[in-house]
Amino acid sequence: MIVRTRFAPSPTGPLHMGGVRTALYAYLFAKQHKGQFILRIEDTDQNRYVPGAEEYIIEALTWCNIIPDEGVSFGGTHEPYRQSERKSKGYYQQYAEQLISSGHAYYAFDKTEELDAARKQAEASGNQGWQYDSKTRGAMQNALSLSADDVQKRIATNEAHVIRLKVEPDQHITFNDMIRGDVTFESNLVDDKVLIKADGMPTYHLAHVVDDIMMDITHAIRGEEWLPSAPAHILIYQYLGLKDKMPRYAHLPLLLKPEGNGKLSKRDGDRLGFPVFPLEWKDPATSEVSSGYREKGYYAQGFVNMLAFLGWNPGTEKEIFSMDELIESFTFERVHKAGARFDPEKAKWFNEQYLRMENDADLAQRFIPLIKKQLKISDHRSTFQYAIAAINLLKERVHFESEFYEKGHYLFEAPSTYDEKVIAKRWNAPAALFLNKLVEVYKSLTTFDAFTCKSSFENLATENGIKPGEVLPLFRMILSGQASGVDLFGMVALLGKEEVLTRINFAVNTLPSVAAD
RNA sequence: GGCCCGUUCGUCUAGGGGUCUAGGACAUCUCCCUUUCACGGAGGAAACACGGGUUCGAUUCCCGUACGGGCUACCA
Repeated sequence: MIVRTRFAPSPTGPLHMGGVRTALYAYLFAKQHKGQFILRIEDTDQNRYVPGAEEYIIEALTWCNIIPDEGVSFGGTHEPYRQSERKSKGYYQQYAEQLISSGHAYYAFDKTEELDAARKQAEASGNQGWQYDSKTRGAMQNALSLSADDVQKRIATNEAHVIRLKVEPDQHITFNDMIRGDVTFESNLVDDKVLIKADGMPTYHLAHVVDDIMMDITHAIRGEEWLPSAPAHILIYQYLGLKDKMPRYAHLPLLLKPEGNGKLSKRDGDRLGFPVFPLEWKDPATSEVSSGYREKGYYAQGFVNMLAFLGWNPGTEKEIFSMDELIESFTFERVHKAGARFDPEKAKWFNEQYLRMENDADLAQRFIPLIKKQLKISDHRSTFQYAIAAINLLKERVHFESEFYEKGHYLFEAPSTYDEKVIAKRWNAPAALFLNKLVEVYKSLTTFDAFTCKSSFENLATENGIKPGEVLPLFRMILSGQASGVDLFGMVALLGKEEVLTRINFAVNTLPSVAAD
């Protein structure tokens, strides 16, 4: 048997990180078994269709390197992969009619208002759980309660109607979930689900079953929100006489808010300041922009690694996994059953780990254009040599590549302001005198490396009866404008003699004068 | 309300009858390194929801309660 899994999102908006995780697990499982991963677009709800969402889904999966073997925009032997197109081919209608002729489905003519009224009425009499089922369908307008003639007439006159699944009462429905084991439901609690809507489109329930059958899907991996309707899906396979074609199901635990109650939603990201979506998304209707991991500077591999660990772990202490390693290690048995609260801090940590693993040359290559753009410089400071040295000084102090500039801009441009606290505490006559002498000493140096600069600095301080610690913070501040930052003499060596002397002289001349005692 | 699924440090989780003085990671705290900050190193604080069973023994199995989550549409 060839393992075939699918990811089947609805194009109703951007794919959120929970969806990406579902796709990831389906992908990992398929790849581990040398099988195929399919992308199917479930666009059966015309009211909720959002332009651009489909493209977004494809781009997001591609960014994450979760590449479908078949699917919308990827082609394949089971085309088409868009349900609206499959509907046009009559696939769903065909299966629905099979269910009708075998007595497992029926036409129903109830109007929305009539259904609402039935619910309201039940509620008024203290019954909260009204559903369309074997107990109530006799009182509704359908092929089981109406005469055959009446039904024929209504259909002939194009009266709006749906097709419902006829669920047999008093049965146990058990299936084995890959994560939860055996799960049992009572058929009395399953309603007569609509299979084909009044607009002729299939509902999710029918459509996914038909497509999974036709696409030879062996394992259906989806979110836990589908668990309550799973018995209806099993019944459809059973009534179709196709139980042997039924995939194994895995219902994934949900991603929960970092704080408070409930599942992770778009609003949490806005409120707590982290992305909920892999890619930035601009709502076409409102023009509202939601941030994305990619645009925030996260590495795709780090994002995927973090996502994989939200609800799954390999049982060892290893946490950094490449996609290939995930493919090798992933199992549904090790997926945790409870919902996982998302922690943005850990997401940052994963990114930091991946940043450390990047090689300096690649980082420098990407850093140079940014420097040129930000500072409009093209001298030695924008060379590969210089960038790589700067990266060396900065690498272990940042979480994201974007921080190289934020935290190291003074390696490329002289400071325009100075830290007031350092001035107040360290700027005095002896310090000014020391700096003037330091300029002379540095001027005479023939080698200007970190070690030489450091030892001559210390020697000069000692000769003048100053503890190096008293002037070091000032020196740093003069060079960078800041009280803290990269290794001081590493910075001195990188800046070079000329720039260091310029910056000292500038400071000595512009800082408020301090009279010598 | 009903149904289903869950419940180990603040968070993600390991462990599934005795090896548990409950392990790791993130976050947090202390110390070391560093005359800065970070990195790194060492250490600390921090959890088996509760109540009944079963058992010689329960964090682990069963039942109940509590709590959390999901579903309860002609949405997926």
